[in-house]
Amino acid sequence: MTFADNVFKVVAKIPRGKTLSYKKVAVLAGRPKAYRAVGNILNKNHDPKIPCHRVIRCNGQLGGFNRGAAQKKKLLKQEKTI
DNA sequence: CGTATGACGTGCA
DNA sequence: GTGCACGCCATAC
Repeated sequence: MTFADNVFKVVAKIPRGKTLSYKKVAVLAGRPKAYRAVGNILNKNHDPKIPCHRVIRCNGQLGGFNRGAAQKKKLLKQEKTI
């Protein structure tokens, strides 16, 4: 179980309509100061099973997954309407 | 093994 | 509220 695995696990556990900040994910993953690595890992592991679009900045703004997940914003809205 | 990078966060001006 | 700089961690090369 590596930090990356923990991150994926935590992100995958994010319920629909809910969003977590990179820091929060890092905390849940067990490395409160590794929010940097969280984004790095997710970026290199753009796994479709990982709702990275649910991981946002602590500012409430979307992260850099805009690479092709900009459409996910609509997904978030849809999930919000659960 | 060491260096560089990155989808961040916080502090200060 | 905005902009700049620093610090932190894990991964990739």
